Parts: sequence; structure tokens; C-alpha cells
Amino acid sequence: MSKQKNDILQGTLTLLVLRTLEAQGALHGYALTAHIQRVSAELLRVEEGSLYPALHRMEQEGLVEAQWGLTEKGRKARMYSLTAAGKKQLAEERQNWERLTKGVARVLRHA
Amino acid sequence: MSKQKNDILQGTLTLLVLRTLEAQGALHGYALTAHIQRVSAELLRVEEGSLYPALHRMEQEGLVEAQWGLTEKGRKARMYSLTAAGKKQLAEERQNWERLTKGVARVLRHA
DNA sequence: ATTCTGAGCTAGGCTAGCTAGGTATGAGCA
DNA sequence: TGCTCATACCTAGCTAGCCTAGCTCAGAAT
Repeated sequence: MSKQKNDILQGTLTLLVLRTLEAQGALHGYALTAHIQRVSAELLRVEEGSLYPALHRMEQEGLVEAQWGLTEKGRKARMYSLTAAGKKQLAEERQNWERLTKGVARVLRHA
Repeated sequence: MSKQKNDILQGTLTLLVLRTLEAQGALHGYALTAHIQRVSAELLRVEEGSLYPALHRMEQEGLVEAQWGLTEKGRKARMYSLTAAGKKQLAEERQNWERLTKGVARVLRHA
């Protein structure tokens, strides 16, 4: 099956995760998906099969760091938080996002 | 090398091409890249190695149709134009784009 | 003669998301 | 006691689609 309605754009997931961690502090994966979905007013849905690999990727790249902790509900969970490199990356990706969306918007308006 | 500054977002190329053909009528590939680059105020750069495969893909999916013709400069060129299905697809992709960018914008603002 | 520009093309690689499963624990309830 | 549900995490394997890095050919300019 090709692109479905709920697919996010390739490349935006990292941006979304970094930004959410920046705004919310340490979060575990499950909460991240819920949060992104809620804040985006249900416009975005992050699949767990996308999120966890992405988190591992980002951890290896040093953008986030993780440690085991407990949720409010008393379950053990892997808490992720931004590193300095993650903050830097966020700034870059944000800028890049602005550039790309501006470019596309221009084409959509007056191509 | 991972993401470079000039990479476009996966999924937007089709949208850009459909929209440009809608606005400009029949165009050949070479002109498409130039046009998108110009209209986007140099924010977007479509590589030929991305464009031609994309055009062939879209032709096979019936979104565009092609025929050999001549450019203003007297060179033979493959002219692409929108089909009815392409117009429909454009409307869909446009809507999807709006949804996604709205969602991301929300997260960037108040995650 | 050679280089530049316009025009088209392809093979192969790679990123990163998706599908579709799986595990484990605790809570609620029948 | 057994069941289901929600929470939380994870992986293998697939695929789309863009990119790199090349290539060809014609005509014009140097």
C-alpha cells in the first residue's frame, strides 16, 4: 500500500521528536506519540514502529539520551531527553523546515 | 552523506511537479527544474536524477502524459502535461500537504 | 577542436518510514 | 481464578522515493 493519509513526511519525525522533548522535557516513547498527536490536533499520528527505531537512531547519533525510569502510573519506561547536540540539531532542522515549506508554499501560490 | 541542505522533502516532488504543470501547461523536464527553482526563490532545487524517474513514475500512474515536441530553442524535448487524474491527485496532495504542515506548525509553536 | 549549454536518461545505494507482528506488566472485572 | 484492556517497549522485513554519479547527444560558441 502506498502513501496513506496518516503518513508523516519523511524527515519530519526527528524534528517533531526533538521539538517535543524541548518543550516537554524528558518523556518516554509512548507519551511522545500521544503528545504529538494531541498537540497537532490529531493531524499527525506517529506510529510506534516508526518512533522507536527513530529514537534509537537519535540516541546513537547523540541527539537524545535515555534512562530507565517510572511513569506517573508506576510502570517502568525509557525516558528520553534532549542533549546539547540535539538542541543544535533542532535549530538546524527547524530552519530547514522553514525554508522547505516556504519554497513549496511559493510554488503552490504562484507557480 | 545524509540529508543535505538542498534535499527536498520526500513526497513533495510529485506535488511540485503537478502544481507547476497546472500553472504552466505543458513543460519539458529541464524547464520544470528551472521553473521550480525560480518560483521557489531558489529555496528548492530539483535534481534531474530525481525528476526524470519521478516523471516516468507519474506517467505510468497516469498523472501526466508526454509527447515529443520542440522547445523555443529548437531542440527536441519531451513535453509533459497534466491529465484529469493528475488534477485530481494534485487536489489531494495539496490538501494532504496543508494538513501535514499545519500539524507540524502546531507542534513547532506549542508542543 | 573543444567546451558549454540544453535536453534526456539510468544503475545503484540509502534513508527512514510503514506493516505487522511480538513481549511484559498491572488494573479491572467477571 | 481467568480474561481482557491499556500501557510500554521492541524488531524484522519491506518499500518508496530521493540522491549520487555517472552517461549520451546536438547545436552553438570559443
